[in-house]
Amino acid sequence: MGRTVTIRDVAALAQVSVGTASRVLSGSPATSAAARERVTAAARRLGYRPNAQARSLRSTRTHTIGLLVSDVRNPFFADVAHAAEQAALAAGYVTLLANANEDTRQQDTYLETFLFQRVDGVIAAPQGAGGGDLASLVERGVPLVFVDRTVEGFEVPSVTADNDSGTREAVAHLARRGHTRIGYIGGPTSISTGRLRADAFVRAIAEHGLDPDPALIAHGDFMSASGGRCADALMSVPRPPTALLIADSPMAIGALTALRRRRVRIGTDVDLVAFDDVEWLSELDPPLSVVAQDAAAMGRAAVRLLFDVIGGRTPESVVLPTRLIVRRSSSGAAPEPAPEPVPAQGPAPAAPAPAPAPKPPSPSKGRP
Amino acid sequence: MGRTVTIRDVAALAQVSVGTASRVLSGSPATSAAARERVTAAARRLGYRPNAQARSLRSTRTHTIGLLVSDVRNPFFADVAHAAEQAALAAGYVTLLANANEDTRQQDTYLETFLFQRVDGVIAAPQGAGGGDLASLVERGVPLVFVDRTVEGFEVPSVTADNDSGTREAVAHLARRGHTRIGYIGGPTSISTGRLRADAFVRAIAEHGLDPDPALIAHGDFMSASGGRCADALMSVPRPPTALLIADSPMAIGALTALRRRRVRIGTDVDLVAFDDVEWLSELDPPLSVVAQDAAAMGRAAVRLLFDVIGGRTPESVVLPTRLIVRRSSSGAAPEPAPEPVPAQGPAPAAPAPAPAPKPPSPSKGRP
DNA sequence: ATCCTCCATGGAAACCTTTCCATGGAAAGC
DNA sequence: GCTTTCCATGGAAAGGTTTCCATGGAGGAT
Repeated sequence: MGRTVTIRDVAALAQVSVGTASRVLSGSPATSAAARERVTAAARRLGYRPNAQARSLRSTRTHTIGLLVSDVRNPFFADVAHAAEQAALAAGYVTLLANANEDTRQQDTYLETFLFQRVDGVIAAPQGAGGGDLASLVERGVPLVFVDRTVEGFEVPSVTADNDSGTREAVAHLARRGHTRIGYIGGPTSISTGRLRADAFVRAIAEHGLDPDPALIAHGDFMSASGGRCADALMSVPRPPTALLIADSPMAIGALTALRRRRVRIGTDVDLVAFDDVEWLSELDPPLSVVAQDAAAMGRAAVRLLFDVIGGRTPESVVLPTRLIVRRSSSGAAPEPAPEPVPAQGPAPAAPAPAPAPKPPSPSKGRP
Repeated sequence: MGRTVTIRDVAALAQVSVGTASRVLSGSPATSAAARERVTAAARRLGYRPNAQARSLRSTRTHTIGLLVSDVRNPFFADVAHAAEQAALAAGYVTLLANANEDTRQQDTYLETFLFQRVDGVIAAPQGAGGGDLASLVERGVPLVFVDRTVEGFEVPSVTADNDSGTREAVAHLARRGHTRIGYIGGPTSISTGRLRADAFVRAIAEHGLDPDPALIAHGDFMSASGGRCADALMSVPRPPTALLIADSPMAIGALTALRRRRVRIGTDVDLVAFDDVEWLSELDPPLSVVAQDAAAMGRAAVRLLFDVIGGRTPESVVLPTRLIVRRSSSGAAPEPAPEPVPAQGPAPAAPAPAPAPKPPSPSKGRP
């Protein structure tokens, strides 16, 4: 392997001092053309690569950001992570990936690690009350930005989706379809999106004068299996709901599986709307209506905000709009025969309601 | 923010030398109980956090690994990344995430960055001929492990799936179903899995005496959109295929969308089998038959191999088995009425063929 | 021609830790 | 009781870079 080549070697070959070599290599203006020429040539010739550790030891800048999500396997966070990582790279920053797995302890482990690694900033989809290491971060003045979620009591810029309007839009859509008993599968209350969406749901139900039966509200953990459990629970109450609003896509998949096992026909017996848009949700059986949020935009915005904070500014939080996309899981179109059944109508705040007539939960097995 | 607390402060408070403090904090055995006690107390009291940069500058160990995948938004790589990251964490390593986006230039950018960051090792799903920085890595002796893919001419331990047997199993299954013209949507030939699976496909077709028409082979780029383009292309040849084998799940989604647009009924007009298992593929319309590979096991194995390399050993490459899971997209079961249609038969190398009778590409619209 | 200014340069300190080496003291062995 | 061994400790060097400070030379202004 040989000794690694240092700036000293470059300086020697270029016949300048290490100081000059450093200035040239880090693009300081105080250099002569001659020196620039010789140093860059020497560096190239030796295949010199600056040592990031040494550099950041001296300059206290690591050009590293920490990205804490709950789980990259959740397609929503995969999108966020991908977008954030690419945006960071474009600015010369590398990204430390952390999967907290919706676990406060793992979250703390990672925040510790970020501190240890002296990251220049942290983008986090936080979990829990934010007592532990989240507090240490702000205390130590580590630039911090929240994405997707927030934590109460933290004065931290954030990028979130408009949970309230998204939820209302979905409920309004289902109400127009004639549903009065709408079930809700939400996330844990220890997560802001879990709380906000649930609250918005309750308010929207009230506004539309629908059945506020608390038995119609279930709380999962944003992961697939819990979606199935919640769907089973909701369908087991005396008068089961005729429509379901689900707070994220993994739980929607879980619910879908559970419902199928129960022989519940989605879009026919029960309407379904889920949060998060993912390409393949439109390829499901049936295609899923969704409250879409632009995860990539979220990731990019988070990076932008973080760089603002790093730069000493105090950016405003960003709330991104959501957008209801109605597909067959909540449009009651005929499942198979109809070609191109519903032309995937886009933002449809006041779309023409196909059939405002109440649709009783028909337990009949025959095709309509 | 105040000055950050260093080991010097800890030593001062504990009334020992920095040397002793260092030894205690890094767990050297050459310390007295008294010193251990005083130093740890002081460190806790001051909230001391070692500076990873300084530490690794001296010890040339960064406890960081680089993980280069093509795109975390691909659920397969999301699984790999998640598993690898968690396994690394368990060993006290942090993971630098890199999305090469199937782009050789971005790949090189990242490998440069890894070099710059002095990662202790790299796990890569490599792309291209591996001329550029991949070579620099091995040249500089950076521990390297390939995952999912390999590059010819590189003596690098790898974790891959058994592409050959997976492909054969899928083709055998389709052949048993009576298909003679099977279409193939593969990846780019610049990627080993793209080449290997395509080669295996061609061989399997020959072995079964099926139609080796080269017009039935299309090459995408492993990303969703290309799956659609390829499906369109394949269905446009004079005598279109009656079954499709697709080399990864994003392209399968793209193909599914394209086929649906063409009013091709999957599992009826055309059978479909795709590589990669992902939970929701079984929730698609229809549920997709897959050649499943255990992405999480791959990620974990890659980390294990990498630690072996870091530890100076030379581990054997690992080839993980694949497993054909037949679902409705290639089992011709009645789509809706039949409850629990096919009990998702597991590894079925010699499963009872449902109907060895050739099934002509019936353009009839009637249900069987 | 002289002085001043400016600027590129070299040298050295600083960043924070680990690790090597020497030292001193205590325990152990004769 | 004296020597040897062992081991915890302190001090200092080393790791590679950036940055500060001083210096010297060149060019411009008077």
